[in-house]
Amino acid sequence: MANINEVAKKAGVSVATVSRVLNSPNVVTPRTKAKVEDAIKKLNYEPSMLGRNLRNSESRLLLVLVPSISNPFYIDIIKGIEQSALDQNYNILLCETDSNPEREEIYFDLVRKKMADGIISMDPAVNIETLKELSKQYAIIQCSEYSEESDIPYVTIDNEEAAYRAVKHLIKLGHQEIALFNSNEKYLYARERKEGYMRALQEYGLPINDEFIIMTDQLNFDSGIEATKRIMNLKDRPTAIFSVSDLLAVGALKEMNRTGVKVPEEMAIIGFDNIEFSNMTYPTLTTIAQPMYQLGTVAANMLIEKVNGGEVTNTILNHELLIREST
Amino acid sequence: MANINEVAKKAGVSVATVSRVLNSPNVVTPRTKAKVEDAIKKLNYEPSMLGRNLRNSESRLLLVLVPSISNPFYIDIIKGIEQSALDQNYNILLCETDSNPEREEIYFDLVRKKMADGIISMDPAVNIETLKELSKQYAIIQCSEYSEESDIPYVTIDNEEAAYRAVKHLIKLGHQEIALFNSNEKYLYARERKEGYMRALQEYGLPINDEFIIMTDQLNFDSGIEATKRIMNLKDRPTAIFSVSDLLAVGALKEMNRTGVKVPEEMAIIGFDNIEFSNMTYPTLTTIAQPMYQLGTVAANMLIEKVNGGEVTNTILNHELLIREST
DNA sequence: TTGAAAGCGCTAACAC
DNA sequence: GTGTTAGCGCTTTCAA
Repeated sequence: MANINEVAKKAGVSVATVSRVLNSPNVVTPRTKAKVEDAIKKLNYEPSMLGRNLRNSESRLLLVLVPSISNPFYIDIIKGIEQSALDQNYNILLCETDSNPEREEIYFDLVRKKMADGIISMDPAVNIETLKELSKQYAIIQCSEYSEESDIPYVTIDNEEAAYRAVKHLIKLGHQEIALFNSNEKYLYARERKEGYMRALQEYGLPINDEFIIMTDQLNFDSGIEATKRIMNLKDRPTAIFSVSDLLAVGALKEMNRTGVKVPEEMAIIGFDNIEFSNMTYPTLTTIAQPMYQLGTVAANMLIEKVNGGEVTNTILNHELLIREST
Repeated sequence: MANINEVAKKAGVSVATVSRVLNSPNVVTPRTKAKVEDAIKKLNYEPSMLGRNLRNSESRLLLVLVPSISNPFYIDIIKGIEQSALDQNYNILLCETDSNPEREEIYFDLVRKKMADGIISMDPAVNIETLKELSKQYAIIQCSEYSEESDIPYVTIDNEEAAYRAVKHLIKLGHQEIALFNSNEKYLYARERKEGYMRALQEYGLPINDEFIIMTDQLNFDSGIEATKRIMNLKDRPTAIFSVSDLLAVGALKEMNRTGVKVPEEMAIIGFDNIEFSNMTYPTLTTIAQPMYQLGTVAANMLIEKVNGGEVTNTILNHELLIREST
């Protein structure tokens, strides 16, 4: 528990020199350096980041805001963020908002109180007004979900195009009646994916049936089951489902298995996200793969750049259609 | 970006008074309090945790060490930790070691450098020697996995008993040939669960067949598939599988589905952990539910107690057998 | 190349 | 009830 003073005394130098050995070793003579390093070792000295951070007015902590860590979609993104952060001597504060505004405020307070140097927001339900306000003073990046008119830099994929390709894939397979399991359209990605869905149908002259468009409140397994029940109760059933989330699609798959509907023969299903689990289901799930790890590394790099006063440009990453057993 | 000095000046009081308004509002007169609060508002002042933390020699950050956030087993534990931490004004630094000793060292350095006040370790592969060394100086709690002779407090479940009950359940269903998908026995939980497995077999006079005991290196989906292939290639096949991890069991399920083996009629499967996904599979998975959220809250409370100099006792929480469709 | 000293923003002991 | 002041551990400017 020695501090820099004790090290300085033991080595017979000033604290400034100890600090130099730690931070710019090349400006001190090898001889002094050796003395200091010796003292450090003998005293088992570990520099305190509390002192350093106060002096440098930084925390070297990055806030990562996710709606829920239960959603595997975020896992690889987080891994990417963490790797980039570590590479640049930052650490991440992973914050789960649970779409709870109070929690969100607690986390926002961390940056106001200088406990975090910046924010990567991935929460579609984030209070965008507060975020905009904060972005005037602090470094903020939006990852995956973003608000167009916020002026806050973002990294994402082309959701409209991805949805378009997914639906086109179903149409080419011969499907004409295609359901859409969508999220609440207050979210940008939901609107964009719906547009892609409609563009594909229109391009092939297929009618848009409103009964086939199900809006779910949550992107989870149970919502997928429920949405499936609703379309299976229609007298005119679709033959394929495009779901904007793998979790929803897994629910659909489960309901098909339960009721004995054969996938993909009687019902084709396509998901979105390529969560790890989508390859473990029976049958495996066709899905849109987002470059999640890369979304994470890019977001982290952008944020760190911004924290250091740099300028940053919006980025659109590529996606990919993974054709597996469910279509 | 005002600091405490500016607030004091604006309010016409000393910095000490400002600090008091912030930390023990009841010791200042309502009049001064009002003046200070007014100044705070006008200046948009936010107290800096950097200054406060240095002064208090604390970071109010708790390090949470997990092998991988991909394993859903840890998700609810983390949620529990986070809730308890927030309730007591702490935040968590979620650290994924990926069983990489270098990463682990980076994270350990965080506590050595005072960036974290303590550690909750859930990594079975943690370097226990380093952990023991650190525990002399810093607050550490082991959660779920622990080392018996480390003297580091832990919270966990009775793994032997849980495994015993799982296997007994299979035996009562009439199974006599039961495979064990286990983890590497260098881990305590693996040894304990194997003991429970053997105790159940012995109690019912069933022979122990070494061919039925598969050791997997990783607790993941692919290992589950591989283990299943191995037992299905035996000329004398078991009729049931007890897997020490749901992820492994999900792999087994998938392989059964692929090869057309009916679950549970031709092969019963039981998992361990009750990860969210175990209820989404086809068929749903019988499993041992650990009280994960509670493991998290208890671990966090123990750690905070220890950080504050308190004494803490080891805790064993209850588990539960969840019988679903796979048995 | 090195040292002295100021100061990052805060809390708390002490004095009044 | 409030103010003065020292100091938490560090970095960096300035001077030597």
